[in-house]
Formats: sequence, structure tokens, C-alpha cells
Amino acid sequence: MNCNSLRPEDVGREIVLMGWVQRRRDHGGLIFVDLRDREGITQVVFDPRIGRQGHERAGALRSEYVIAVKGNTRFRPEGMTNPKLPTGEIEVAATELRILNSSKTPPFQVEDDVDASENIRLKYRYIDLRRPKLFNNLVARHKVAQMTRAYFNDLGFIEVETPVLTRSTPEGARDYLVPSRVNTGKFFALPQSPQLFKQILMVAGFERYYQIVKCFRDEDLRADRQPEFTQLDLEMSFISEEEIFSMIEGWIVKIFSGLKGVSPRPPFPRMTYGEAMDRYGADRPDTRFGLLLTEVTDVVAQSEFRVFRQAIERGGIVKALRVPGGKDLSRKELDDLIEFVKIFGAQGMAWIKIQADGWQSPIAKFLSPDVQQGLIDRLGIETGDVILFVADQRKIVNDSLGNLRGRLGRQLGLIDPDAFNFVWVTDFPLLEWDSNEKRYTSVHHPFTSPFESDMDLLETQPEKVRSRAYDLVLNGIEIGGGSIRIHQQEIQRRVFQALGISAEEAREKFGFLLEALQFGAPPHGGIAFGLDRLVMLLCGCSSIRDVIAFPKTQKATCLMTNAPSEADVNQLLELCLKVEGDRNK
RNA sequence: GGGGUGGUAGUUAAGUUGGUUAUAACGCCGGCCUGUCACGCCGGAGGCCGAGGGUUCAAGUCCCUUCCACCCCGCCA
Repeated sequence: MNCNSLRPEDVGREIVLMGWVQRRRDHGGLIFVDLRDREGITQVVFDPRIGRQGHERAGALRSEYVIAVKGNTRFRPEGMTNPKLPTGEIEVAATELRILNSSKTPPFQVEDDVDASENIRLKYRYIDLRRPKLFNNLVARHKVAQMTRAYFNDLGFIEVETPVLTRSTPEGARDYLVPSRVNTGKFFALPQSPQLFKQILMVAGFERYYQIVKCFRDEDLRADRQPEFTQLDLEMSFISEEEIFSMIEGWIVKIFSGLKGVSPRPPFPRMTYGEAMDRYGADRPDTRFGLLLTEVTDVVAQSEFRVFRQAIERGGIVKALRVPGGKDLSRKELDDLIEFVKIFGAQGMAWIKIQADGWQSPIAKFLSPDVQQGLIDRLGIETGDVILFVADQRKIVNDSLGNLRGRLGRQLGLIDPDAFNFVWVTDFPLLEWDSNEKRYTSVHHPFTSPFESDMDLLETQPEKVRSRAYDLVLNGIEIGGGSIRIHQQEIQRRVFQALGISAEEAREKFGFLLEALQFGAPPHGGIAFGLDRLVMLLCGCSSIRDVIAFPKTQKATCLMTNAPSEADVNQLLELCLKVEGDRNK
């Protein structure tokens, strides 16, 4: 029996309900209380003619008091039903009331449409979590976890827990460190992912492993990034990309059908990394709308416009974004877009409005008729368009126009809010040049298998080597990524070498993996999903904080517990640790 | 490390060019009310305007410093 279970057929039953006082409406002679529990709301009437004691006590009720009510279910009087409530046709006429606990006046009301600021919501998270929206988000998360376990259990996967106290590995994100008391001066690291352990489990012959697991990365936070987050992590032996894709698609179908009643139809579209970067300016393309990027470097190379020419001479490129109907963008709006691309390193942005009576643009006079015709042919320009250009190094052009594309998609209302567009992104490069560290680093991670056909390039043109890595992208957000791994020690050795990781360092940091690869490691691969992000998208939220029970603030603190806190002197002594200096001072 | 938005009553917000006693809504407290469901009506309390410093006859408002929340860049294999 809960506050959402009584219906007309229950009329006449004597029942007991317990819950929280959502609202009290005191009419003097008659008191109404909306009684709330996690399931819903039932109206309770305290009528002195029915329960004198209950009516007297009900006068003391306040918001969020916890009560138990005994009473009889009855129809509401003619015309007094409340169609907004599933229980709106009935009410409970209270005969007895027990106040199980009182409550201070809550800092904000327990309603979905209260817009309390996030800091107060986080401080009083237990009140925030009473709101149906947030509660239901966590229920959805629970269901996803349960459906996930059921799905992979049925496919023969074994859930294995891997250590939370493990060792720091180079590459990747900053580690959270945990000092070891027993081993003075040594530290555990919290795992950024169970990557190495799941590969070792494949060597151990588990064949199919999965885990719903916390991962930790000590990096700056975003709306979709928390220092501790949850992955669905899985790995399989004797597996191909195709098998992984279809298995994951089946999982997505199960979750979407189970939670939303509808599901995208597999197989999901695929796109190479190269195509995604070329046309979407990002490795996580949002395919819910058009506005694709087009490279026009060759078309404008001979133009008189110095900005284009210089960018190209310096090895850069020029890309254009054709915005149909964009001529209505005001000068102010275009200036805002220019400011926007500067965030991503662009020096500026050129624009052309295609008016019926000609091209209106600060740069039109630099574009010869030949160049203009070239642009018309390349971009399929039509009257009413606005064309936006960025010329710079390839990365800056893609970053700025890719993000500009997203902004315009939202601003111009091109995005169907109900759409769930999945796309597999494949054929990532294995390595990328890190100009800070002056060496190649892994695009995915150092254990990702290169394309066998590209292996010869590993020592000669490392940036040309493609990897057997793949991401699953939903609505422009990366929700999962994985790869077929290296299972042969010799290839692993060559990849480490390409990464500039010395043999000694590899032995010291990953020796156990290298050794394991020598003991009959099967070919294997897997994938990991950001469960928080997936649930966030399923719940229509814009931050993973809304699907995490107790999230951290952007400064990586918990406003409810005030973690992190200073350590007790004795704790530090035991650990032989001393805090020196303050980076913030 | 950097850019941006915000911080005024318990909550959410308004506050003009620096000028009398800092507003409103919701919430809260008291009273009245037997059919409300965002109940209604009457009355009331509630403020170190994030904190610190400065300019000024005068600061919520201008300047500087700083703290907090959020969005973003860098960072996040």
C-alpha cells in the first residue's frame, strides 16, 4: 500500500498510509493533507465528525512531517475529483493520525518546478532527491543497471570486480592517489578504468567479462564529467568489431524499449573518424541535423583575401559552413558567432550573405568571379544562405566550426528534441602528435590494436596508422568507446616504442601485462560506456549531476558532506605524510 | 591556468544616474474558514544586499581583492 495505489475499486477499504506531508490545506472545520511517498500523492481528509483526534493533531502538521494515517477510502464528492492525480477520484477519510516525525521548514519546496539554485540543492541533497524528477532519474538508472546485467548475463558474461586500490599508470588522466600506510611512501591509484584487469581476465580465460564500475579521473569537471563516474565495462575474447557492434546494439535496444517504449533500429549508422572530422568538425558527430562543413581550401587558395591565403600558406585549411536561410542573422548575431569561434582559437570568421541582389560581405570584393563560382559549385549555395568561413590550422578550423555548427543547430531550432541518433565512429588514428610533450600519444589507449594493414607505417609514418578503435556517439555525445586490443607482445612492444615509452619503462609500468601476453593471450576486445551520460540522455537531462545521487560541484567538492576535508594530524603521521605549501596561495 | 554568467529575506527574483524606511512572489508565523487540491481572506515577522577593503557627504549600485555556484576553453589515453 502506497500513496499511489488507491483507486475507485478500493472504496470502502480501511487502510494505513505513511509518508510525508506535501501540503496541508486547513479549512478550519476540515483539513486536507496531500500525503506523498516515492510513488505518488493521496489526499487525506481530516474531518472531526469522523476522527476527532486526527483532526486535532492534523492542525499541527507542516510540510515534510512524516505521518501515518489510518482511514477509509472513499469517493470524493461529485465534482471534487482531481484529474491531475492518478488517485484523484478517491481520498482517505482519516480516523487516526500519528506523527512519526516533525520537520524543520525545508529550504525549498519538494516540487519538480521549484528552481532552487544548485548549491542549495546540493547541500540539502536528501530533500532535492525527494523531488519526483530526480527520484525517477535514479529509478531509471537502477532499471538501466538491472536490464544491463540481465542482458549480458544471458549472453554468458561474468561480472567480475576489479581492484579499486591499484597502481598508477602513465598516459591518460591524472590519478587520484591513496597513500599506503603499510608501505610507507608508496601510493595506490584509483583506476581510471579497469582496462588492464579486464585484459588480464581475457588472458585468464574468462572469455566474457562485464562490470558496472566506478572510475576515477582527477581532471577538471564539466556538465558531463565528474571525478568519479560509472562505466559499463566489458571485454570479450575471440571477438570482432562486428560482433561487438551488434551485441551493443541489442543492449541499447533493450534499454530503450524497456525505458522509453521505443528504440532506434539497428544496425546503427557508421562513420569513419575522417568523415566525422571533415563533415562535422568533431569525432562525435551530432547527426540530428545537417549544416555540414565543407573544405574549400583549394577553391579560395588563389583568392585575394589575405587571411585565407596566409592561413593556407602556413599549412592551414579553410572550411565553410552553409547556413540555409541564414541571411536573417543580424550583424549583432554574426558578431556573437565570431566571438564564439574565438573561444576555440579561431582568429576570426568571415561571412557572406547570399542576397537576391548579390553577395553581401566584408570579403566579397576579394573573391573573384571564378572563386565565387567555385564556392557556388562546392557548397551548393542558394539565395538566402549565409556562408561562414574559418581559416586556420586544421584542428582550430574543425573545433571552431564544429562547435559553431552545434550552436547554430540549437539556435535555429534544427534539432528534434525527441530524436536519439546513434552513430558508430570507426577507423580512428592510432596516434596523434603531442606538441607539448614532443612525442606521439595514443588517441584511444596504448593497448589498442593497429590495423594490420597499417603496421608497416608504425615506424615510418606513425600518424597514418589506423586503429581498431570505435566510439558509440548519441546525439553528439560520446557515450562509449572501445577497441580490439593488442594480444601479441611483439606488437605491444612496437606500439610502446612508437609512443616513446622505453623498454624499461614499459616493463616497470606494464610488465605484468606484457608478461601475461606471453602466456597464451587470446585475441580480445571490448568497450566501455559512460553510464551516467547514457542515463542523462535517456532522462532528458543536460548534466550528469541530475542522474547521480550525490554529485560533486565543479570544484570537485561535496556540499553535503564538505568533502574533501583536511586530514587529522595523526592520520598523516601514520602515513608519514606532511602537507607543505598551498598551491592556491 | 584562462574566459563568461550569477550571488539581495527561508527560496526565487526586482532594485533606474550613487540619494528618504531595500521591493515582490512563494514559503514561514498568528487569526478566521466544512470541499480544498498553487485553497481563500485578514494580520505579522523576516535582510551584515556572499566576504573584505577602497572612493564618496552618501554605496545593494562605482573601484580593488577574495570566496561560492554554474557554463565553457585548456585538461579529460
